[in-house]
Amino acid sequence: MAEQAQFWELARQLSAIGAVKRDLGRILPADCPAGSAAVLTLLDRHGDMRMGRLAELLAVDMSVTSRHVAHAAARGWIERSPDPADKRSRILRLTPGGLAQLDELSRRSSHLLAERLADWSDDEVGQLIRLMTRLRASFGDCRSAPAGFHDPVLRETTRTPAST
Amino acid sequence: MAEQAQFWELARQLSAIGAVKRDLGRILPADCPAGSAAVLTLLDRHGDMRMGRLAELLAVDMSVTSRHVAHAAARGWIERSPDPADKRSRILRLTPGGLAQLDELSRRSSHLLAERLADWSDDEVGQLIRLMTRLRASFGDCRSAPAGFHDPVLRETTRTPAST
DNA sequence: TATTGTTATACTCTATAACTATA
DNA sequence: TATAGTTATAGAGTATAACAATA
Repeated sequence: MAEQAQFWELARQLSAIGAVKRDLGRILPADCPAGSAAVLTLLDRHGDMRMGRLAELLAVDMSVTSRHVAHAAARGWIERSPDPADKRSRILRLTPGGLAQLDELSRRSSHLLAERLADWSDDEVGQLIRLMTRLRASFGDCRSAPAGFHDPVLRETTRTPAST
Repeated sequence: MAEQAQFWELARQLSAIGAVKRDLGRILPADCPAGSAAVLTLLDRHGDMRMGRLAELLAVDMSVTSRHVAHAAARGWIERSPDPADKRSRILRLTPGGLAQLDELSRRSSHLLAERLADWSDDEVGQLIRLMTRLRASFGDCRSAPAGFHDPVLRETTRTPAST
């Protein structure tokens, strides 16, 4: 168990990390705010799902999820098909357009981080990813990921660049 | 230099960490939003300063800083004295009331984190703090901290608990 | 003319509550 | 009656731009 002062320091780091998030947010396409990006990312990683499940993964209220989804759907990035098993629900699915948008997001984010973290080793970045993943998990975040989330590099999607 | 896929993964972790920040935000006193808390924290850590300097440290526009400061000042947590050297400026200073508020914030944050991160070792928390600090620094964050920020435990303020 | 700070306005993200449709 | 999802409303955080006072 860590000390109190360390927890306070961690709390401040979490608060201050907002600056980095804002920098990342600034490079997003004008019509794709962070909320939409998160929706696309989770649909890509976890596959088709219903609103409720997506809200869980996003860790926000379903009303918020509904707005983000509506935004993405309006731009053709995702489709909402009626759930045959429950007519109250809708199944969300990433479209080819959504996948393309995701590629663009990945490209921009990776580019900015590669630039800013040029002097970081592969291992250091991996360490940070691992600790942040665990931090989220420790906060009752069952939304972390499906299987194999510790090795994102192993995943093979359009987001995995062909080469460096 | 890390791989592209790793940067994309890091970007997603940064996006998802918002859930943890929201949890921390929920335990704040009703009249002390995160913006005010950040102001108090920085004044405590860096000492008296002007608006411009605080805006730099917060990494937000000065208009935003002005609002947060006004909120804190209205509650007596900080004082704005005229700068004798430049009549356009105001010197911000933490009041005893602000210090007390900061103690309460520290107490609540530490308590929540201690609860959630009960199975983390002192070293793991330290690692995360170190990597997050460096991440902010890599993003041109000269606002990181003054001296000794790698050893927050060594600082002796009211925020450093007397014991565990 | 440039800079410090404040205020007005607008946009994003979030939560709560009221509502519809279905289970 | 309970649940899935939507919409209305409100609050916090942020940025841009217009403005005031001073340098």
